[in-house]
Amino acid sequence: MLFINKMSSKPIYEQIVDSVERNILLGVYPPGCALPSVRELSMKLGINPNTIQKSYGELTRRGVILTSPGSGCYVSENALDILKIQAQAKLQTIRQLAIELQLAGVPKGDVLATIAEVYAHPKSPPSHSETTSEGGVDT
Amino acid sequence: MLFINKMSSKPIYEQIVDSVERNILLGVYPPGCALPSVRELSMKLGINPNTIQKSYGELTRRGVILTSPGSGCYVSENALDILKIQAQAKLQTIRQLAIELQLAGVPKGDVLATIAEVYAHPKSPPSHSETTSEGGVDT
Amino acid sequence: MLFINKMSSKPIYEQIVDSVERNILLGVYPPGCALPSVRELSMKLGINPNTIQKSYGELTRRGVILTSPGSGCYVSENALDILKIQAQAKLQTIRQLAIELQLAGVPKGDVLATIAEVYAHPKSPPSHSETTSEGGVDT
Amino acid sequence: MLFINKMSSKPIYEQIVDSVERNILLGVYPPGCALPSVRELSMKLGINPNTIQKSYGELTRRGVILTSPGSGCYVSENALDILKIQAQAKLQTIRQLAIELQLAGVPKGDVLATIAEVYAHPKSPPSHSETTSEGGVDT
DNA sequence: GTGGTCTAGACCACG
DNA sequence: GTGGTCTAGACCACC
Repeated sequence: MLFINKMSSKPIYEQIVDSVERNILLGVYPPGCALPSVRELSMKLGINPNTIQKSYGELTRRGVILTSPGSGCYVSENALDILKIQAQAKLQTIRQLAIELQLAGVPKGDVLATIAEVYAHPKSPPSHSETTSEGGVDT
Repeated sequence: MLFINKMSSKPIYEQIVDSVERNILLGVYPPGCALPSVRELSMKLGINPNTIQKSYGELTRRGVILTSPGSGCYVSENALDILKIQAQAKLQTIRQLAIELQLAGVPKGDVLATIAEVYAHPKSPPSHSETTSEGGVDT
Repeated sequence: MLFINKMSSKPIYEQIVDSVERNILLGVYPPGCALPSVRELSMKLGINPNTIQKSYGELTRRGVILTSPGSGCYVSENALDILKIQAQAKLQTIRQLAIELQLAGVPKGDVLATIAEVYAHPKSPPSHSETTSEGGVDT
Repeated sequence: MLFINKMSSKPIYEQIVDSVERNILLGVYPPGCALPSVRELSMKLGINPNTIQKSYGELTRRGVILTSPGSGCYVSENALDILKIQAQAKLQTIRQLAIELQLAGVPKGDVLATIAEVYAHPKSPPSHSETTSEGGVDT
């Protein structure tokens, strides 16, 4: 279900957050769906329960999931909307990177081609593909 | 010359690296130019000399600057080439972000428009004759 | 495990880097193995944690070890390959020294004999099957 | 006469020492020959006189040159012998490097081939007659 | 507990 | 004056 790389530079709790959000977008975890329990994930991934807890806490803070104590965690009804808003922030990150690329003399066409190439491969349905390629995205 | 934000989550030494690299691309520090000394920058920015030193060490390792102990640090002759190669890595970061945006349902046009908007505002690099594949300029 | 000479002209942090790399080649630290923690080494060697940290940072940059903050540092899977590539650089150092020896009139035979003498004493690497072109062993 | 690289990582005073010693071995500065004055070299190389002075001091300490105050510096009569002894120290450096290469699994043949390749190109022995069959070597 | 960053202050070698 | 190393001690994020 969730793929975590313990050796990545990206913090594990952040990888879990990203994975869950990706699964929600992919429809694997539709709104209302119950997430795996902290204990279950902890064992399955071989990761400290505190780390899982931190991830779920972050997702709760973002409003992506709801925590009902004693019952479990569920994907919130407006999770998809929230995730789309979050995506807008990533657009700003791209914008900042584009500014740096422009400064370095990278041709506009190269950047546009990269974007076009990504969108040429539809990823919306719950199909699988090479998504994680180790990344250094900060903040 | 260099703007640093001590409150940012990005480490100070990394901000300095980025700032210096940006100034090199802007032509503020042309190849062969002497960088401000560790102590000078330290005082001017109100930052510990060790932190500046770490930044200069990283730039040296990247080959962006040459350091000659007892004399100072100088922008290397092929600094611009190295920085352009580094920029290619950022393109891959953009690629990864684009994949996430696509998954979140952000339209391809939004991303392309963001890129185009950035490239519509020329940042005046020092003397690139072959920067944009298409001679696009505003006005 | 690691032997450091505080009085050497070679920086301590560099000695640590070399020692760790040597232990990896010797199989003392096999790929995947966890390195001693920064604080542990610091105490055991009587050296400031910052200095150890600098060494581990360098090893990480070289790709010899992987570091996962909060967890520890681990020998990377392709550490041996990287170290072998680094060794090729040392060959060039030998080449330069040989040029100087030749200029000083040192006979070719003296240099070759020195090399042969070293290779006559196998240092027992972990599991190299293709190490010496000639299966020479002493008796 | 002397080639110095101000941007090298090797200290300038050390480069000067090496250059002078190389010229002595090449016969450019035979025993008894007067070296360029500190002032002259300083101007010709664009280097601080203190740095030249330090180099000459080191050469004097090694017994390679003699300083007669008010008159100048002269290559000592036994300079060649001293340089040959110094070369023996370099052989030990090669030995140490060979040990590291062996540990990294570099084949004995590779090292021997490197030595042989160097000695295959005669670099103009210290004295008399037809030396450089093929010219053009830099360092 | 782990690694990572930063500060303060000291000392050294180089130019 | 320059860069480079080291120590001491502190704080942070992560597991």
